[in-house]
Amino acid sequence: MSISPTAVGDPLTPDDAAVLARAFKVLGDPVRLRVLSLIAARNGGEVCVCDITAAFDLTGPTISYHLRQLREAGLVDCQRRGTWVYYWIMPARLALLSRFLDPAAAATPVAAS
Amino acid sequence: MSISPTAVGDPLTPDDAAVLARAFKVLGDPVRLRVLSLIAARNGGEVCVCDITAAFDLTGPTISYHLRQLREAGLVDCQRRGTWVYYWIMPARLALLSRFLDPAAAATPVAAS
DNA sequence: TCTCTAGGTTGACAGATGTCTAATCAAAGA
DNA sequence: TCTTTGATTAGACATCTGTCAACCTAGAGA
Repeated sequence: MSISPTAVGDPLTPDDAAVLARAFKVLGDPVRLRVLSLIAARNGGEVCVCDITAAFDLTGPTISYHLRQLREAGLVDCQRRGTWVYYWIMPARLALLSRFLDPAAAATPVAAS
Repeated sequence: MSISPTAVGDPLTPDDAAVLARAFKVLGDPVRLRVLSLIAARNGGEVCVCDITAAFDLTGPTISYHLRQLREAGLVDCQRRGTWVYYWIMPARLALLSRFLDPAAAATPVAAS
């Protein structure tokens, strides 16, 4: 991904805009945002699909559809372990989008993680 | 029915998710992202609609439609001056979205008020 | 092998979205 | 007042999205 970290301070190229817009579009759904925050809020960092599905008044296929959107946007990743599939977030990807929206916040020196 | 809180952070409420998702959805279009960065990149901070329209291979009404989306999401604001209408970005709103995506980046060394 | 369970895929469909043309509104100037 | 220019609104329409029911796949365990 080659998008300038100060993108909001410089005009976006159509190509960069297309890449960024695809990620933001995936974030532009309340169910997906809740799924994302549910995963991010989990202390272990991983959440089983069954736990996600249980948190919503939606069918399994619908949750699966939203998880796929998040996965294909690079916002989450997953791994199968036995019968269960676990999801976790991709912080670097979220940080990239964050810096686009507010380059000034990213100007703070990087502290030890 | 409530989701148990964690040390990492609390999952979004459906209401909060709806508010955030609406803003991200508006950002989820390449034309709108380019419009936003075009305005943000302008040194004076303000851009006339005619300049925005000239930068795209789209009709005036279409640009007007996208500007309205951005305006209603609180991402930009505008003012008419004579025949022309000028747009500027709303940095606080963008910073809010940025902090949601990467709370760590917004953790400035300044003490909270 | 066969069965059971957790997830994912497919196909269908109502509703939302982005784009255009045509019409309308707002301000300036003759 | 009439015309011209800049911008928005209205209506139409093709495409995209989110959701579900039905079906399929992967793994565990008899």
